Amino acid sequence: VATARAALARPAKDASAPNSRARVRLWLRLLTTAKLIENELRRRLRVRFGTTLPRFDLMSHLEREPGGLTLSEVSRRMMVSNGNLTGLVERLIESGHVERRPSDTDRRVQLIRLTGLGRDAFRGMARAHEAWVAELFAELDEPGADELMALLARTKASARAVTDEEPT
Amino acid sequence: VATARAALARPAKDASAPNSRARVRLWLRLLTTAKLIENELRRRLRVRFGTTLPRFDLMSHLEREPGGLTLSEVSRRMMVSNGNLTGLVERLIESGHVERRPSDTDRRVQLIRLTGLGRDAFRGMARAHEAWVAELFAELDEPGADELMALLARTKASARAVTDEEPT
DNA sequence: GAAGATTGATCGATCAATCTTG
DNA sequence: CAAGATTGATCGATCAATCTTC
Repeated sequence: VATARAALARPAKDASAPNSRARVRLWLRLLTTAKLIENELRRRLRVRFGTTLPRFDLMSHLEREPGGLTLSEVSRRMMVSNGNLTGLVERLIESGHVERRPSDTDRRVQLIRLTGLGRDAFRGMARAHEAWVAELFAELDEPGADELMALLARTKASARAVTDEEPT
Repeated sequence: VATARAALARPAKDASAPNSRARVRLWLRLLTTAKLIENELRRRLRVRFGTTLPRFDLMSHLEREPGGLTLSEVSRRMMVSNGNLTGLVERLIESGHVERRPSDTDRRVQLIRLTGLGRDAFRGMARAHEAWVAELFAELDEPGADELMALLARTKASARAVTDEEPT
């Protein structure tokens, strides 16, 4: 036990940056904060609307683009795989919230968009969702929110510089 | 299309806070930043170690407690459901990284801990993971990291005040 | 050959129900 | 009756493979 504790207290040897331990703590805090809020929103969407976060997320992207979006574009914006979208869309078509039609100009492409029912359902959920988010962030004041927004932008840019660097 | 755009531009009417739209944007940035980093770590864990983030996450909690943890305690720390843990632990037992034994004092309780193999495997992955995180956050300087850490703590506290308030 | 989409296998996650034990 | 754990049904997510179309 003592040796394990010592190993934890000791700074890492092979890390690429001097305070990589602090970066890991920062990453864990970012992850747990997001997960805490996400779980609560997920729970409320289920309890009050009988829906899920991925469904809501997909509908929110479609609501912004009344002309419709391709599956690939949606999967890129939602940062999930292509195969994931196929099933998710399938279930939303089943429930009548989304419709799918092939593109006129490229027969490989499927365009999806909200139905009238989907739009109405989304608007009601979006109002509640917005209030929930405001409630969850209530203790964060205005300057704090602005600063957090800016720091997350910097973090995202930093991560993107790594994930987008694959050559060829 | 024009009316839909107008609806988006117009500030929400029923929101509980004056700038709840800005809070939603902040929440989406928090979520996408976390997801971006999470997806990259997930990909690297798979490619270089043939493992997954939940497995790594579970092992990291066990590595901090050589005496073992109960399933409930682990599920609380990982912020996932109890039923989820049962399956995850089952697979890690199958691969020889984790062992499970019933508690001596309370026969309802199952204690789990890393095996020697699990500990060795985890140490190697943890070194790589730490370097990856440092790389992903590389463009964030020291004061920025400190400030982000503090703002996330405030955000987490704000959200906890909501999620923990259920009476009775 | 490359891109868009779908399929199938597998894992991770939730919830609701159940079983055992305290 | 509470709490810890497991089970079963279902959804969400990934990857690898395949099919069609460009």
